[in-house]
This record gives sequence, C-alpha cells and structure tokens, in this order.
Amino acid sequence: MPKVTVEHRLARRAQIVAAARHCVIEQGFHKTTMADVIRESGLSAGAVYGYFRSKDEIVEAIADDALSAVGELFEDILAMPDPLPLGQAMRKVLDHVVDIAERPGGDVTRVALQAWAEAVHNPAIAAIAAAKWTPLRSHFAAIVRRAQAGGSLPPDADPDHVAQALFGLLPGFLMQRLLLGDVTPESYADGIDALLGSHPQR
Amino acid sequence: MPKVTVEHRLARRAQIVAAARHCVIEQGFHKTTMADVIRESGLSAGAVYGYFRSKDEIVEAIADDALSAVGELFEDILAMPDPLPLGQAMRKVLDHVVDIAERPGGDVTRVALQAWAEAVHNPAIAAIAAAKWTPLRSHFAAIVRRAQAGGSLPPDADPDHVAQALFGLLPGFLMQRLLLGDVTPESYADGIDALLGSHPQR
Amino acid sequence: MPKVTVEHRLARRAQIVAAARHCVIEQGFHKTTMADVIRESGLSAGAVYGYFRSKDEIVEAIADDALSAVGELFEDILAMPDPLPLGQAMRKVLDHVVDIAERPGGDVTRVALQAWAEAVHNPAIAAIAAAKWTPLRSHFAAIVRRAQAGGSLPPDADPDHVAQALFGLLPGFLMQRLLLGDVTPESYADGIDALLGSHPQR
Amino acid sequence: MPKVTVEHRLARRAQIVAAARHCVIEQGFHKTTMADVIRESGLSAGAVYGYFRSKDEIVEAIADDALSAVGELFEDILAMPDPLPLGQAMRKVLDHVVDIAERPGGDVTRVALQAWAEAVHNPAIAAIAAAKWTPLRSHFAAIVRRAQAGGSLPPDADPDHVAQALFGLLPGFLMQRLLLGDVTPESYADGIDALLGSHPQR
DNA sequence: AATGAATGAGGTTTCATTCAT
DNA sequence: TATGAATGAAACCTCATTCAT
Repeated sequence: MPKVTVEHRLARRAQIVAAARHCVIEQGFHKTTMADVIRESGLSAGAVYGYFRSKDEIVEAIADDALSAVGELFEDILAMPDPLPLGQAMRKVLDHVVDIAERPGGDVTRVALQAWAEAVHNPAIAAIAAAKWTPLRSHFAAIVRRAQAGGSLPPDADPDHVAQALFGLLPGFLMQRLLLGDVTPESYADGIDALLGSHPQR
Repeated sequence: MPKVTVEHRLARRAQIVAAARHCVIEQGFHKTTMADVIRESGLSAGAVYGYFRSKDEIVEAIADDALSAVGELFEDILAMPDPLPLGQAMRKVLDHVVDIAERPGGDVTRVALQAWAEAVHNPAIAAIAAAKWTPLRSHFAAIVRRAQAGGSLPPDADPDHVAQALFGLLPGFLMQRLLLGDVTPESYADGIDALLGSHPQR
Repeated sequence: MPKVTVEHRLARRAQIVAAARHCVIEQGFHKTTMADVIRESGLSAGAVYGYFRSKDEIVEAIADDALSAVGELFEDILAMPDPLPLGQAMRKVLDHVVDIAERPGGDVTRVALQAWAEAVHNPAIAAIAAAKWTPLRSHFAAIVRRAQAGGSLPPDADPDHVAQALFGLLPGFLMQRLLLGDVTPESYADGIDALLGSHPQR
Repeated sequence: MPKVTVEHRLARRAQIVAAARHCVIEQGFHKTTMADVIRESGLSAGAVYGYFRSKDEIVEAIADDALSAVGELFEDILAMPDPLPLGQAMRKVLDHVVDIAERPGGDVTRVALQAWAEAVHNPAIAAIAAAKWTPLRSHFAAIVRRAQAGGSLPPDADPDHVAQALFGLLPGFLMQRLLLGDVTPESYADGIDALLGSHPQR
C-alpha cells in the first residue's frame, strides 16, 4: 500500500476524465461504456471505481468540464479597460469557441452538445448547465450595459434580454459548425455585424 | 387481421412514433427502451418490429419528425406579399417554436435537442439534420435578401452569413427555454430588436 | 369457399415441400424460418399452416423425402436377372447418388445430411431414418448373398455385416463429395475396387 | 478474483466447452441455447462471454474438438514398425471410434455428426472439417501405400482413391452405430474383411 | 491501493403460430 | 379456404458494478 499524494490522486482523476472525454467525443455519453473508459484510461476497473463512484459521476465530471470551457474567456474581456464594441466582443467569443474546439484532447464542444441534450432529462446535468450558463449570460449582460453606456445600443433595452440573444447565438454557432461545417467565426461574425446595423469594424 | 388498409398501416406507424416520442421526451433516446415503446404503444413486440426494423429506425423517424417541425412555418412567412421586417419575422418564428413545443403530444423541441446531440456521432441522424437545416437557412437567407431590398439591412452583407446568425439564434432560444426556463419569445425578440441596428422597427 | 380437389391439395403440399427444401438446402433446418418457407412458397402463413400443422411436420416431410431418394435405385438393381458384380453395383449406386444430387430443385443430399444429424436427437426423424435405412441395408445384403452365390465373396461371411460395410460407404461418399468436393463416383469406386482385392471388373 | 493463472483460464474455457458439449450431445447445436450452456457450466452469462465472443465461437470450439478426436489414433498406427494388415488397421480405427464415443463426458461422435451437417452451410465449420479430414485421409493413404508395398493391395491402385473409400467407411460406421445401434467394430470389421477378399485375420 | 474475473439484470430482436376478417 | 397482422415467449448478448485476492 504505497502512500499516495494528493497530486497523484488528482492526476489519476484527470487521466480518467481525459479518457472518458475521448470516448464521449467519439461515441456520445451512452454508447461510451465503462469498459471503454477503463481501456482508454489504461487503469483497471477497480482503480476507476476508486476515483468515481459511478458512470454518472464521470459523466457529470466531463459535462462540468465541457460546460466550463466557454466561460473562461470572459474574465479577459471584462477586465479590459476600454469596452469592446459588441461586434468585436462576439468575434472574440467565437474565436474562443473554435480555440477550445481545436485544443488537443478532442473537440469539447461535442461534449457540450451532449451535455445540453442530457440536461433535458438528467437533473444533475441540468444543474451543472444552469450553474455554468447563468454567470455566462451575466457576463453578456455586463457587456451589453457597457455598450449601452457607450451609446452603441439603445439605452432603454433590457440588458438581460439582449444577453439572452447574444448568448443564444453561441449554441447555434457551435451546432452549425459541428453539423454543417460551413460556419466560421468570420462568416458568423459578419452576419452578426450586418444585423447590428453597424459597419464591420476590424 | 389480414387485408389492412394503407390508412391503418399509417395509423399504426404514427401510434408507434407517438409512443416513442412520448418516451424520448421524458427519458431521451438512450434511456428509452424498446420495452418502453412497446408498452406505451399498446402493441406487441412483434407488431412494433413489423413497422420498424430496429430501434434505430424508430429513432430516425422521431428525429426526422422533430427536426421537421420548425420548417413548416416558413411557407407562410415567405408567401406574404409584403416582406415582414426582420424583427417581426423573428418574433413569428419564436412564437412558432413555442407553439410547436406546446402542442399536445409533448414538447418536440426536447426531441430536437436530443437529435442534434445524436447527430454528432450518428451519420443517419446527421444526414437528417443537415437535410432539415439547409432549407431552413435558405429561408432565412431569402428573408434577409428581402430586408436588404427594403433597405433595413446593409446591401453589401452576405445573405448567407446573416442567415447563419439568424438561424443560429434558434437553438439558443430553444435551449435557454428548456434548461433555464426564463426565456420567452417576447424577451428574446426584444433582445434581438435591440441588436438590430438599435432602431427597433415594429 | 371453392371446392378443392385432392390433386390441388397435393400440389399445394408439394409446393410447400419444394419451397422448404430449397431453404433447407441453403440454410439447414434450423436457420430456415417459417417466414422463409412462406415467402419461398408464394403462399400465405395461414395457407401453409392449412397443410402442415407445424414446422416440425414440414421438416419431417422433407427429411422423409430426402432419405427416400437413394432407395429408389435398388428396385432396378435387384430386378436384374444376372447379378451385378459387387464393384459394378457400387458404381451404379454412387452414380445414382450423384444423379440425385444434381436433380433440379437442389442437392437433396445436403438435406439428407441434415436429417441424419437431426435424427440423433429428434425421435421422429430417427424413426424415419431407421425406416429408410433398414430396407436399404437389406438390399445390400441381398446383393451380397448373390455375390456369395456367385463366388465373388467368401461364403462364410455374414451378409448383414458385409451389408453394413457396403451401406456404410455411402455416407462417407456423400460427405466427402459435399465437404471436400474432390470425390467422384469414379475415384471412389476405383478405391472400392482396389479393396475388393479382385481385379476391377468393368 | 483478479490475477488469474493461465491454467485457470484454460480450465474455465474447458469447463464451458464441456458444458456446451453436454448440451449439444443431447439437443444438437441449435436447440442448445446459451442459457443452457450457462446453466450447465455453473457460470454466469457474463463469465461465459468473457471466454467466448459468441455462441458461434463456442460451437466452433466443440466442433473442432469433436472433429479432432478420430485423428489422434493415427500417430500410433503409423508409428508401428511393422505395417498392420489393412483389416487390422481398420479394426483398430473402429475400436478407437467406439473408445472415443464411450469416454466420460458424453458421446462426441454425436457432436461430430452435428458438425458435418453444420459444415454444409457454415463456412467456419466447413473449414474446420476440411482441416481435420484432409490429414486423416492422408494417413489412410499412407497405410494404403504400405499395404501396396506389402503386396496386400494392387500396386496400380491410386492410394488417394483407396483412402477415400477407407476414410469413407467411418461416417457410415458412426452413423449406423448412432442411429440403428446394431453395428459394432466387430460386425463392421468382419464385413470389411469379407470385402477385402482376404480371410479374416484376428 | 490495485486488479480484473465474475455477476446477472436487462437490452434488442426473432419467429412459430394464431385468428379476425 | 385464404389472408397476413398480431402475438409474446424466448433467443442472444451487454455492461455497470463488485469483491476476493
């Protein structure tokens, strides 16, 4: 019984999550079997169950992980002293989504889509999704308020409603990218710019 | 019971699809078992397999069905002699989505979300999704061109890119409605209106 | 309710047996489903069950039919005024087996092999096999006795034992023909002739 | 129960094969269900499928096993310095067949008969049968060549043809023994001896 | 802590047979 | 007689999880 450090435990956990993510990216949550995860992780069944009590717990871990990815960016955007014009902010967000999708380890946006679908009938995943989306929309609302202050959006609009729409553009981007493959940050941002009535500002 | 009319066969098929849809709405594609569908349909296992060769085939049928629902509206919108202003067109589309979701028989948008997720690793569903989305986006592009002709959108914008964005608003609406529950056609359309060049045109 | 003649009934029965034989030749007794037989026969399920009470009854019918085929020849051989030399008799029998196998309608010897295997654990088929084999061996014994009378076989040998061996050559011929494909009546008869120690008499 | 020796695994495999053989001897390949094998083996479904990927694989294993049994003897016969007279060699072979049939564990010759029938429409089994029969016939051909050298068979006969006939006597022996029950190595060998034209040499 | 063989409930699908029309 | 849709028991196989070592 070797003593095991906390780092070791965390590394093992990450190893399992990575393996599971890999499987889920290729097969989805349900076609991915524990045997798949075990094989891919290089550990034994017993070991995996030493770190996660059930398959559901692993699913929640990779869902959490995938749903967190988009949120990261906003710290940066909101930390900027001069508020970005809306169009440029969206461009940055879309670039970030593609960046995430192309990270080594596999396209996490595929996992995110799985998680959204799963959330519909799995309360644990629904809770995770809500917990990730709510602050994300708040970030959009903050950006909207800045834009209103800067005069590029009507001051009487409800920032939460505008945030719904801005945030609402993301799933559609991600899904068209995944399923149709003909959408890029550029094309999508161009479309948004046209809607914004403003002339694209790069 | 031999010699059965075509209507009978179609009715039976619809009965099975309805039963399957009911199950999928509540449990998703994968937790729905054939036993569930069989019980819910009121038929026997053999009967169900007389109408569908496999569970996959049933899944494809309800996916097709769910992914078709949104498209229906556009015949109406595009048939109107006087082009709708963009904001109003989007409002109509969002109302339609809610209308679909509240139809008796269960919220089909939940099935649609399942189908999108499934499409990521199921080529048959991916094909269906692509087949349904492509004309839908074309409809949006047609609306965009009308708006450009009417001067409410910049004439140099690529209509296909704008259509990507407009169409891209729908999954986000649907998902926020399903998972957060605080989005309505009104709130979302208000947000879109604010984005639309700031001069809401109602 | 049209009146149906006896000939009609017999024709229908033969039609079903032919269809079933066709299936069994290609797939064996057990992989052949009633649906296969029904489709192949061109009749309806109900019709087929009007002529045979069960699949087992059909199986028995084609087994009987296949196990009868070899026996036909002996009437001819034994009716000959001048007894055939043993080697030539065997040659005639082997030719007959190939003749049967090549009849239109499919190679019945494949069915015979199925039936022998089935007889091991199916008393009805075992009874049929015994009923067909016993007279067949008697015919061989009769031939043996003629040969003994003619001096070409030791007079003190038990004709029944010799008949066992002669009859016993047939399954081996049939099986090597079916499974290895390198055995012909000529090659096999040559081998037998060599064993007969006698100088081949053609 | 992890970390299990190779012997353990082989023993388990043998346990499953024995259980399956037991079932097949009594019911044949097709009436034998996996549930039967599982029950008889004393293992669980999952355990059985841990050793064999499918029922077909189990069937192939017992077919291989059954078709191998007769071949064993020939090493002995051919190793003898003084070639056996043909009649005596056949007697030995027939005794060996009965010996095999009476081994504890059940009459494998019943399985062999199943396998021959199965081979007709199952390429995997056909391949096994061919692989087992070909060397067996070669052994017979070797015996024939010795007999020719010793003068007890005509030197101009094709040894392969004679081997076909000698080998061909076996299925007929086995089947008459199984289905009619009135054939013994003695009776059959007597019959063969009579055919050999030679006077029985015991 | 780690292993991985074993468990067994439960999944999908088939198929001989029936019976209302 | 004839039809063929319907039945439902039972087939094969999977897989999340456990636990003796």
